[in-house]
Amino acid sequence: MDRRQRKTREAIFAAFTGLLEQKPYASITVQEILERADVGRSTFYAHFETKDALIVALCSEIADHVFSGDPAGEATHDFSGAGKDVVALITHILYHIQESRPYLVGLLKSSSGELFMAELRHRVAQELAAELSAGIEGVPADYLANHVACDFAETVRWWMAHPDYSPEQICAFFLATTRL
Amino acid sequence: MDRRQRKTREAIFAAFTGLLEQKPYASITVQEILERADVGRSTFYAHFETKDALIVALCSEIADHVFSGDPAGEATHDFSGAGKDVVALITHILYHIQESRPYLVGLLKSSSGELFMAELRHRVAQELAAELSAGIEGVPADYLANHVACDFAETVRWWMAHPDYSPEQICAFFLATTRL
DNA sequence: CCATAAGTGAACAAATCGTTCGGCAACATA
DNA sequence: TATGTTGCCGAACGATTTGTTCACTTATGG
Repeated sequence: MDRRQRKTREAIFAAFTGLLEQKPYASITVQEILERADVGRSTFYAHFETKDALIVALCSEIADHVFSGDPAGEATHDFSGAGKDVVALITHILYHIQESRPYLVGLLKSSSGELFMAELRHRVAQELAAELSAGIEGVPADYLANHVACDFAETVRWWMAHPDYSPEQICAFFLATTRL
Repeated sequence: MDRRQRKTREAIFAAFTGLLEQKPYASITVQEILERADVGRSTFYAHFETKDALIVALCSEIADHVFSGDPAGEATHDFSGAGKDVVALITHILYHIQESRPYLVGLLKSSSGELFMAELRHRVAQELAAELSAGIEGVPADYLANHVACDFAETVRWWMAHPDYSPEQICAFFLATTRL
């Protein structure tokens, strides 16, 4: 991809996430993004169809990173018990989230966070699906899967509002309050 | 309140929640609400400053109902153990939520549900604050409170998308997956 | 050096918003 | 019933924002 394209795309993302930290998504104007990113109007629309497309693209980009390079292969090599797999998996994801913090803080300010939260829940549900085979008697598997996914997503949101915790600590909090 | 006012307000709420079941909040136009509610433009703005004010009013109205008539007084008369208090409290709230289902289904369609979910989390946090005094060692009380509140709110959202469960069953699911 | 691709910025129509105002209908009170 | 008040109507308006177009400059890579 052309260097100019990357720069523009990056500038727009940066301007946008910066604005998200200050005001809710709905009240952000394309004009404001343009000015802050120092980018022409037609340039913006050459990159993104609408403001909605922009936030969708941003969410996928981050989600792709957060759930990239999963140590799934490595994890299956661990025969010492089921517990360690999960801890490794979760911690791994949390490290990637920590790297994305600059983008996520604004994105998760609850007025506009719904989109990424939904993406997060969806991906976590897939990722942790295998771990949930156990189940709890009397509780629909459906409910349980949703419960764990929401729980994880909300943990991430809480984390983004409360820095000063390590991925390992967050993982511990999550496991201490959620039955897996 | 004047009968005309009540009718108008009710018509607007009904039109609005109906539209919310069909399309996301952001894409709903004041004009659409007017037509569906069969109400004049100036009338709408006489009742609500903006579309945002409308959804805020709707959320508070529902929340007020859901958390009304709490059996807090009655619950303290229960000396048979701590467990029953919580069950009674939660079930009571869930019954009120069930009554509000017609309004909530649209309101919680995740594209626009953030506002009511936030309200719900906030109220639940207050409501269940007393029950959380126990805590879990190594987990911040802050995290725990948020965890339980989110958990309950997400349970409600799941419930609205999965009818055919009674408040008692939902309460059981909630308690089976969440440490209180 | 040149052809291609990307960015610029002004100008545009269209949609939506929130307000205003004169007139009509419903309500409450005497 | 008569009357004053309150709410609703709906057309019209200016203001904002949106997304597109176009003629132009500038950067990139062969």
